[in-house]
Amino acid sequence: MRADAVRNRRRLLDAAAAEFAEHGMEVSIARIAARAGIGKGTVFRHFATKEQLMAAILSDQLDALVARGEELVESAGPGEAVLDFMAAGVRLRSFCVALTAEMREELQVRAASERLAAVAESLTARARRAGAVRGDVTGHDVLLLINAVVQAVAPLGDAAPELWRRYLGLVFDGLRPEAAHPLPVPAPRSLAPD
Amino acid sequence: MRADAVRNRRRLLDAAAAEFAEHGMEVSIARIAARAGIGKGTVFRHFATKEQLMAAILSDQLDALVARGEELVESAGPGEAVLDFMAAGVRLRSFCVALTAEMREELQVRAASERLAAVAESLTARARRAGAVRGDVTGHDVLLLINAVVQAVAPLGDAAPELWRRYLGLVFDGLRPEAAHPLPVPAPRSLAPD
DNA sequence: ACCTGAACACCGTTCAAGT
DNA sequence: ACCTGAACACCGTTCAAGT
Repeated sequence: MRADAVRNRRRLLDAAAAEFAEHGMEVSIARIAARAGIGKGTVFRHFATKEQLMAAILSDQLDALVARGEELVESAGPGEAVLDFMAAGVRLRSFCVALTAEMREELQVRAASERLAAVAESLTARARRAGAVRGDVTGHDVLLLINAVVQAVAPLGDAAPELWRRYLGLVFDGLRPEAAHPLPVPAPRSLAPD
Repeated sequence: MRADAVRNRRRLLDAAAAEFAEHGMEVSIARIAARAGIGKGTVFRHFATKEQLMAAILSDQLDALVARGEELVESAGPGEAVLDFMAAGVRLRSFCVALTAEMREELQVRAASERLAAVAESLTARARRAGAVRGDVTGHDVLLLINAVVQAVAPLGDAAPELWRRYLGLVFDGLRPEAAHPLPVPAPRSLAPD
């Protein structure tokens, strides 16, 4: 790879990450290219499609959550570990974008999702064994509920930046053994729609 | 209003409702106009913008949920009433579209949302008094949690059509008094982002 | 009054022409 | 090799011309 190509790729990724964080994933390629100081055409030389550009950024962030999860597997409280993991997932809002149907078809995102599913299951299994969460809850449940909490507060937007803590608390209370009532449907065996 | 205008409006609303239900809200106006058998321009004569067209359909559906809620206020079990209300909300998936920031600016949707908030609070207050849900839960919480459940299963799409029942069960268990732990943030006083 | 399709501005994506 | 901006197909929206 030529030197200018390496530099442009770096600039592109940085600009795209910043724009996605500031304005969501509907920012135009033109804006990103301008911020990166490159031509629109160059964007498509590095990433065949806008979604693949997003996937590159997203899978990095998902792996950051995987790393956090792996730390927590060795932490003291099994129940608190699950709660902390969920909180980290909610804070990293880009998470829910990854769970979108189209996005998961990008191979990078798919791989990151599988690593995420593995660590989520480790954390949840440990908490189940410790009696910190009910016996019928799985790692997939935990991931989908992170998504649920993110979306619960989405309508309020930036008007209530800490509100997610309320719904994380509420949802987590539903995971505790004390209030457990039988669930009508089993947990999904995979997060992929196929 | 002229006779053909009345007829075209009816056809437009029917076609749009069908297309939105089948293909989500990203269907093109061209498609809707074709299905309705009218020109694209005619769509914008009836509704100034695509969002206003959606708002017309949406507010009707929200009012259907309001009606269901009003029935349930007089039903036997206060706890079951809240659960049934939430289930009705989840089934009517268009609900979460309404909670989107841009959509709520449409006046019709805003009005329907307020009616919805009122009936949700009636149901929740009754369940609180009966001890069927914890004391710190409000009608706004219930509405946001409907949204959460809808979005929790969204990633799986049509692959698991009954999965929402699992997460509604899990979330509702979090509303029960048995597992209640103090929540770190108070409930929102309004669903509007202002 | 109302309908219509051509026209406009904007998007993601492609590609011929440059270095 | 890689970069670039003009060009393309598609969108939501506007509007002059029709009835």
